[in-house]
Amino acid sequence: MSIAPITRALASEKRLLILSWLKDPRAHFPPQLDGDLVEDGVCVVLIAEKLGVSQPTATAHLQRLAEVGLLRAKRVKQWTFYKRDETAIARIRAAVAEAL
Amino acid sequence: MSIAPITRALASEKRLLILSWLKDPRAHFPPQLDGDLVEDGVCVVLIAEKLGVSQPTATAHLQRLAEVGLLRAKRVKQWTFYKRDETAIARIRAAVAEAL
DNA sequence: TAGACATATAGGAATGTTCCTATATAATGC
DNA sequence: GCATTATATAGGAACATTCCTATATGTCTA
Repeated sequence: MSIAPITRALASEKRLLILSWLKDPRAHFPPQLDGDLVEDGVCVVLIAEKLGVSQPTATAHLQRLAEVGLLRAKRVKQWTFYKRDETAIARIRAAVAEAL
Repeated sequence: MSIAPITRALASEKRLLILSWLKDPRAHFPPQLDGDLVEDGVCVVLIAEKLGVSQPTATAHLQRLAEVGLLRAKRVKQWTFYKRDETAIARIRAAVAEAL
C-alpha cells in the first residue's frame, strides 16, 4: 500500500488551503444558518467563494480530499458539509512521516 | 511558504520508491566500484534500472527530489551519486505533519 | 586526443490535472 | 406541482506531468 494517492491529493495549493481552513472553520468562514461550522462542517459554496473558484471546481477538490479520507462529507437538507476526519488525518500523518 | 512544491515532488509512486530505497542503499543496490553506496550515494543508472525507466527519466525524478531538498547530488568522476538529506527530510516531515 | 562511459538537456507524444460553463439531480418551501 | 437553492456530473480547453529517443556535455583512460 503506497501513499501516492494521498500525496497526489495533497499536491495542490488549493487543497492544502482547504485542509488548513477546516482546522478552525469559525476563524475562516461566516456562520451558517443550517448546520454548525464545527459540528457539521463547512458547506461547498462557502469554500468555493473563499477559494475563488466555481462551485463544481470546489466540489471536485473536496471529493478528492474525501476520497483519500482526509475529509468527510455530511449531507444535511440540501447542503453538503465537509469537515476534517482527524482520526484518519492522524493515521495519514504517520504514514507520510514513515514514507519520507 | 506553502508545502505544495514538496507534496508535488512526493506525488509520484516512482519518486516515493526512490526515497524508500535510499533509506538503505545496500539492501537495494549492488556495490559500486567508485563511490560508496551509503557515504556517497547511489548512481543514476542503478536507480534507472531498478525503477525500470530510461536514464533521462530517472535523472528527471532525481532532480525533482533534489530541487525540494529531499536528496543531494554529489558528482564524483563521471558519476552523479544521489543520497537522502536526512536533516532536510526531518524538517520536511515536520512541515508536512503541521500542514495536515 | 580519441573512444568509451555516465549524466544532462532537448523535443515531442501520451496522459493527468485544473478549471470553466452548461446541465442534471436533490431537497426545500410555497 | 413549481420555483428556488445547493450540489453533482458532463464535457472540453489549457496546462502540467511522465516518459521516451536523440543528442549534447562532461570525465576518464589509453
